[in-house]
Amino acid sequence: MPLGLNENEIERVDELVDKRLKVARGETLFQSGDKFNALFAIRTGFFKTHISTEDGREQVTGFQMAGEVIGLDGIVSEQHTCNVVALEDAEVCVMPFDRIEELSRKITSLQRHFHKIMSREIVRENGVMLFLGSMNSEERVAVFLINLVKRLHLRGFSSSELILKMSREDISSYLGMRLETVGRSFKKMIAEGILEVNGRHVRIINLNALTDLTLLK
Amino acid sequence: MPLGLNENEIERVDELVDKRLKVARGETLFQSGDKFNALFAIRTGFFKTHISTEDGREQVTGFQMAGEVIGLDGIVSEQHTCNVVALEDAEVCVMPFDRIEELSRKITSLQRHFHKIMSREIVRENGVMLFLGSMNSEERVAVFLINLVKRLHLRGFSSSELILKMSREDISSYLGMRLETVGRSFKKMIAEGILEVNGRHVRIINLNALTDLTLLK
DNA sequence: CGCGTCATTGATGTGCATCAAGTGGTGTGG
DNA sequence: CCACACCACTTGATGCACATCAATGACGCG
Repeated sequence: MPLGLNENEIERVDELVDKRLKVARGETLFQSGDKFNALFAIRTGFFKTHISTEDGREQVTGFQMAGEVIGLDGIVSEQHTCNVVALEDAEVCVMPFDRIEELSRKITSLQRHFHKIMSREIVRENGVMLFLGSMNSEERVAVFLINLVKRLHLRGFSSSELILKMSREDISSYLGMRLETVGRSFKKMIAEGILEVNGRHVRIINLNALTDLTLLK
Repeated sequence: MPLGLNENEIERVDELVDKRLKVARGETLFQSGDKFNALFAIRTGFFKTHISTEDGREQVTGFQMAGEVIGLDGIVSEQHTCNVVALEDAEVCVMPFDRIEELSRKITSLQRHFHKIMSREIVRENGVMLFLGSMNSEERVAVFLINLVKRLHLRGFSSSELILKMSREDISSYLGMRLETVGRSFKKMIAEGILEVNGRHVRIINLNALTDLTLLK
């Protein structure tokens, strides 16, 4: 957690963490209906969140990586409303919510930090609504890749190369399209010399062109 | 604000409100890029929030009514990222964010309440992602109407009749479709005896059938 | 190695966008 | 007070982007 805290405060933030939890690839961290007690900060690994309705519909709502926080959906009704699955072996910090609230009453900067995390999630979802509501398939794929590589770059990874931890199906659900269409969008971008794709290995050859794809011409 | 507070605490919550603000129909409460200082609780009236990109794309991200809170998007970067427009003459309570944080350090139940408001917004947006990503046009319209009438009913209005404060265009943007398609969905539901529609006046004849439309058959 | 999962590719169908014209209600000014 | 313009909405005709269906290919892993 990157904060503006002094030494003493950092120690106290450690109090937030009840324990660490390992989640193996494919395992569920929590699911819809589970009682909400804690938020989870990802130490390592990669997750997807998705919601499912009684009638069998599924929608992937996001992909989360190290440093991001999961579980915010559970606060409102003290019960989770989405499912979280590890897409690779992962480790999370369990932060009991009572403790978060207690400590953020004492440490102003922590309080502010936590509020920003929630707000960031709201803004992120606004962005998802934007592409789901008003972009064609190729634009969606471009937005998706750019966002992913940007976040990975912030974590010290390459800004032009990435390994997709999720399946085409997960991507397509997140982007509101069919997996075949995701594949064909890739194909088109490859033909245009924008990408190289090998299974889940993606290399961005021309980031500018990719960015241009997200823009209305 | 419906809280679990004692008398004394309720008085202190009044401290949250700096002032009231009237917003005339068509006016903008705040827009993307504006400095964030405060949240706004709607006392009366009806708003839409939307985001716009540099390239001219627009997406309506929500409709808000009395008792709901606007401005949560601004917390993360101390700057708003969406636009809020009154769809009818409205009045809001301006709650400086500093004061919210300060007071929620002192009043536990207020703190919890505020966190729930943010979490509720996250869950709401998850629901929007669901229908944007995985429902056809008729299902979207059905979800939209049911949600709207339910919220109005909670506020003492009819559970079967409503006046749409927003245009077909606003609806269509929110639902990720074209205004013509919204109209045609209405038409179909009218033909099936589910709705009566007269301009912006909508009467739900058969709520069960409308609900069924939102379900995968 | 062999099976199952995941991805690619092609052929066909369709839901919704797009384009275009028409309707009705409302406000304005001559 | 009517004529006109304007706006929000409706209705119809057409086309296309993407879904759907189906078959094959390529891993990755047990």
